[in-house]
Amino acid sequence: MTSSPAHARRSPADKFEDRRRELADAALVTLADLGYARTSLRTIAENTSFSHGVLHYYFRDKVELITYCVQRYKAACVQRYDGVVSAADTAEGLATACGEGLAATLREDALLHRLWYDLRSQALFEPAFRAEVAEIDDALQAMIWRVVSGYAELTGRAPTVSPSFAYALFDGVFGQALARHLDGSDAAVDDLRANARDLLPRLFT
Amino acid sequence: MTSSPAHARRSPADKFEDRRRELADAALVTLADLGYARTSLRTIAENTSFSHGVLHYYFRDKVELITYCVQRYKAACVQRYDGVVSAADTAEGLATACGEGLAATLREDALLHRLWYDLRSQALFEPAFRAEVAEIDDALQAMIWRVVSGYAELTGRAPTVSPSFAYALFDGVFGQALARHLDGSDAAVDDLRANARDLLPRLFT
DNA sequence: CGCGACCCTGGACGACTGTCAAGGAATTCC
DNA sequence: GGAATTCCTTGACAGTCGTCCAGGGTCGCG
Repeated sequence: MTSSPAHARRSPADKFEDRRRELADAALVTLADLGYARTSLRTIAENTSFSHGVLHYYFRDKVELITYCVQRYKAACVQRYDGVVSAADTAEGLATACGEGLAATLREDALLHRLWYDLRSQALFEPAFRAEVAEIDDALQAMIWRVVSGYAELTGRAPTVSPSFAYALFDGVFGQALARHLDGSDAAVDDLRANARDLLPRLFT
Repeated sequence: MTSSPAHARRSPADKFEDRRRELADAALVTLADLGYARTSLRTIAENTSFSHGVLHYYFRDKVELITYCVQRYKAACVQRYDGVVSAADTAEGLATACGEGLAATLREDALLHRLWYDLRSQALFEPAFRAEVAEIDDALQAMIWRVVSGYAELTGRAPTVSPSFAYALFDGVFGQALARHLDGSDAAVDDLRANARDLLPRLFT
């Protein structure tokens, strides 16, 4: 019925999905480089070995492509951070690991985080992105809350903030650090580490 | 020499500047409505009584127009907030006024604040906006710090955070509240009020 | 081998963009 | 009054955009 292969049956149903992933990853590189507003489908295609027409073979339109990209971003980002934090076994160590993890991802994935803030802003205007952005926001909030909960357990004290409040505070600190880091400030990464470490205990007063 | 009237001498040198302001205000309305990426000069002109060509008579290019708009935004925004907060004469009253002021501007100027977050994200990609955005960021940080300083004076205790750290925290809270408010959450404004009131004392532990 | 189904190319489409220049209209000045 | 300056409109320009499609490849199965 549909001319577009929305569901591939042939090979383990994977060849199609694999290429989607490949294209989405290339798109992520381009998007992280230029930002949503300045990235065209042709530019994305230039960063692959294919021509621009192929994008409409694997994705209905630009929105579906970007949506798919964003979902991939989440999977990669959250999971990695949890590993860093789950190893701590003292309150001090957890606070340090928290700051360290944020500082590390800021240093290494700055461009991807920039894209995240860009897309989150776009979602304030473009309802098509709202759902995916909200989903990632929830995942990030849960990620932060795991840290807060772990800290509570190790100190034996209960947090005095809600999960969303805690997330908002960390997000504000991270966003500011990102802006400074991209602006060339060498102190941004270190400040983020210190600020995150400083912030955590304040959620228990 | 120059064909563009960069400096009007004739009438009190104001007719020109007045029209710039008029056009910039109309542009602000359109920008707040559609966001930076989706706003064209023709669309801006449609929200005025003039045709699209006039914009290039009063502004060199799109960047100068947007830059000019953003500067107007700052002037209007910061000044108003300071009035709300300067009236408080007790620590409790200041914390309440702080939350109240933020909640009020969230409710009344949500679209303008959305534009601010949009442009700040764009500045992460487009260096042309960096200077103006940084300037506004500094003004907002100073605005927050005036509240913190006032609170310190009224309580007789010294803040335990830096100005930029304090701003980052408030900014995170406000940004989250804005997103929820625009998403239709009725509790967003009240939560912002409560969260801001809650946050202030935490900067002194 | 031959025939489908799948994959990809490259060009074309109409719409939209920022920019600019030519010229008409309005205003101001002498 | 006329002339000069300022203001604004209109139409065009060279691009770019997302989208679509006709047509070649390419691959695997019968």
